[in-house]
Amino acid sequence: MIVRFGYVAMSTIVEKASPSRTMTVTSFNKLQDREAGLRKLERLAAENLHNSLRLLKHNRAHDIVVFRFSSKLIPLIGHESVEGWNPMPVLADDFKAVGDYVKQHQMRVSFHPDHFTVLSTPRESVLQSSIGDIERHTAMLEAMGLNTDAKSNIHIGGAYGDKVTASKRFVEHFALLRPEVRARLTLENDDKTFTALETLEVCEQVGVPMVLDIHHDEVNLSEQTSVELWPRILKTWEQDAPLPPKIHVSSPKNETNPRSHADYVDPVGLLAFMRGIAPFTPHLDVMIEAKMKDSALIQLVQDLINETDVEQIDEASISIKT
DNA sequence: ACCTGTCAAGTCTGG
DNA sequence: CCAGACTTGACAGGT
Repeated sequence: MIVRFGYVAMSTIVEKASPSRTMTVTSFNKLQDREAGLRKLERLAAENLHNSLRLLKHNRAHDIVVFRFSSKLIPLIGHESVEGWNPMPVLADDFKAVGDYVKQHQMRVSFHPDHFTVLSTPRESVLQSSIGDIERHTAMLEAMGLNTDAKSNIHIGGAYGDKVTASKRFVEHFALLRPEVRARLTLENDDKTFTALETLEVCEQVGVPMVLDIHHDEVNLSEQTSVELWPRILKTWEQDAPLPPKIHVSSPKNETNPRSHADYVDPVGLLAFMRGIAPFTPHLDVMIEAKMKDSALIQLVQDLINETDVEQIDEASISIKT
């Protein structure tokens, strides 16, 4: 099994390269000249895109081809204070430059709209802002000129006291999305509410790939283990072949905060999972969610190649012998 | 240069 | 009905 590793949004190695510079709503609203404020937001967005491209170049130097963009590339977008503002035309060249680099080096990129995007909600206003958020993430991937291999990953959402009803509502609301938007979504099990099995069942119903988070799975257990579920999870990726299935990995910060992310990734649990699925999984992409970002990625690969059944391919990928 | 309180959004719990 | 926790990088305002 060939395994490629990626990390999220920002680097702990490259300095002064934040992809999520912003402005508070309070300071935006304090400005007497709204248009000047919008131009400032556009400059911040361009800077965030420029820094994202710098990170991709850094990734290339370290053989890292899997990467998640920050969901805060365009500051304040979606907030009522900037209603009517469309920065996409002025940012078109910057988005295209990022997308061109991704395509040139055959990278796999994604977004992860944050937890305010909740399709299981019973509230119409929350649904509308969630759909708007997903639409904007789709628009950014389209502005990069990327095909539907570039996806946004979301969670099912809240349970509202009744998970079965909530997941049914998710399925109904999912059907409201445009087909082009649906084709760019993946669903991930969360750490509190929807387990891997429950998420998988929704994935099968709506026909989207499932991103398995093995840390979430450990703190929010399914009736079956992640390795037992894996054949079904693999099936959800078949429609996107040859795009490899993707998982998330992180380690608990400590015993009192088992759900929080630690600085680095403990290789033990990940190794056990990978060995379990390697015999029937040719390719796997692993997104590392650790505080130390790309440093944690490099450290994890170093830790893994000490194992006798692991071979290093390059700085950010390995193969596991079966 | 460095420190600290605050910050758009949603959900859940507890009062 | 409302406040606080959750969680996290970055701002804003201060020294």
